[in-house]
Amino acid sequence: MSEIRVRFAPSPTGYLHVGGARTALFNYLYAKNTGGKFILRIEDTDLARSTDESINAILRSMKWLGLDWDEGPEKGGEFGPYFQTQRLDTYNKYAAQLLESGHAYYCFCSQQEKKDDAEAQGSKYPGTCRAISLADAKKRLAAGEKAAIRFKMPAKEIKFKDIVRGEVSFDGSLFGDMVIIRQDGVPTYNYAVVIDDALMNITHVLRGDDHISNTPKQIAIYEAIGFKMPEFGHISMILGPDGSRLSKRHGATSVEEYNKNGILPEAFVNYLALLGWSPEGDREIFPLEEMIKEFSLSRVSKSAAIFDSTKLKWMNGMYIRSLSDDQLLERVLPFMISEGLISAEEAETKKEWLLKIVKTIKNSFDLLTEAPAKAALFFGEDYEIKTDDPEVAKYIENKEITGKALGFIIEELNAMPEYGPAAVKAAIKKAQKTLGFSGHDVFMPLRVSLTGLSGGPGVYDMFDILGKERVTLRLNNFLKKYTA
RNA sequence: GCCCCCUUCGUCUAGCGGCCUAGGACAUCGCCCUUUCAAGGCGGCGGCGCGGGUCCGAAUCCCGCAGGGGGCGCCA
Repeated sequence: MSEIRVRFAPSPTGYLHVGGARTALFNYLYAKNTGGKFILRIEDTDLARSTDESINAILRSMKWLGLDWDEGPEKGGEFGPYFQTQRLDTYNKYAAQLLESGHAYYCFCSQQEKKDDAEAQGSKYPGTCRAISLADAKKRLAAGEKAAIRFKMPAKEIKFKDIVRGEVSFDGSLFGDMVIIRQDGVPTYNYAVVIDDALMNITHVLRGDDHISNTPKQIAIYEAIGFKMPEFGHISMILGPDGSRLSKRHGATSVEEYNKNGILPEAFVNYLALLGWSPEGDREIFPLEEMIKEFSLSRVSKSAAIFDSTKLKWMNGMYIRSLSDDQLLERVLPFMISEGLISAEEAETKKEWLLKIVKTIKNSFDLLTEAPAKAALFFGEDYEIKTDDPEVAKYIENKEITGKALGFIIEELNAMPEYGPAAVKAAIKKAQKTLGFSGHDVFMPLRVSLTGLSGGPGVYDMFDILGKERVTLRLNNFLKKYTA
């Protein structure tokens, strides 16, 4: 059995979006699962819209996701080049062959823009230039006329067995003769994709559902040239929350945005994989390595899936919590730096302290971007006292309890020979006993004055991370402001 | 307009003729844990689009309908 070769072939007309990312992922998983090769090819034949910027963005996103390709840009490979604009001679060679064999013809019709023309919808090219002989066409070309090359679509039923959908059939006569080489000599998608897939020995074409009706056209070209046919598998689309095609108005659509929004690539990949594929059993959280082991095309869903950012967020939280404090700090630090909480240099010297912070806030956020706000409490003294929180207000109003509790602890702190968790704990216990207060009535005043919140980090953690000076400062400030 | 595809809780899905009183996950609600908030644990609510068949028996097979999505470019 020959080696399995799959490919992901984005066109660089924008960033890598979630649908493309999932297609790439499924190709990657299939290749790795079968010990095959994953090829990346850039389909840049739309000269007007393709940009280097997009190519870079796509490569960046692929790397971020961890979808390493075996052949393609930056890597090369024996079937290159992997940019379509660098393969023009090849396309021309096969076009000439199709012309000679009578499967294609020159078309001198003027270009019509029928993109937005509602009435033109469904109208296929009538085949006006089919009748022009190759010899006549060559004369006109020699005389300076411009022509595109069209493929003669056979008027027969075209069937194929889709890996995910099963038998699919189309009536070829319903398709018009498509342009395969434009007037400017650049090939069109449906043609170039066949030449490349065939020449790159692609064995399985796994792509988005939106290509399913292109497949019969491509099959016709495979047959006309006599190329070996790959297998086709069409993966359903990803929809927005309202069930329409995922678009900008639904929120982030590019992979890069998810990176910026604090999603971990391993969580994103995990979520994407489960959108349309399910493993045997009930497990939902598993690393790429295990997905590779378990991946199977027979378990890919046929129906479209709605992108649920809430579940993605949950999954991201699961991954955040599975990271060690050290790993999490590494991920979260860039966000803390960009939010101005700390500088990179300062972070170097305060690593132990930062690790404590990370540890205490670890299970209180699901996105890396949420970490700075959670950590802000530990940086600087201008944290907000949430007086509109009823629990907070309660202890501000109850000046007696709050005043006594805080006053007691301040005195204890001043008298404390050695500040530390054990001493702090003893002081709090002593406060309860001496004042005759419930635990709640000692903890809440401390919590409210130290954090300004009714929830949040543990009081002991606050004492530990803030240190004696800052704790004393916060307690005194609070007393002065609210119980004087 | 024509063609193709899809259809199980709000969402992602398991199910491939009897193991289904339809299972899991997110969300939601409740309880437990707890100095608080989370996290975590436990539990509740909630679904086979509709109509015909086939069969002793259908979420599962067939047909029709409806709804949704995609395509019909010298875009990919």
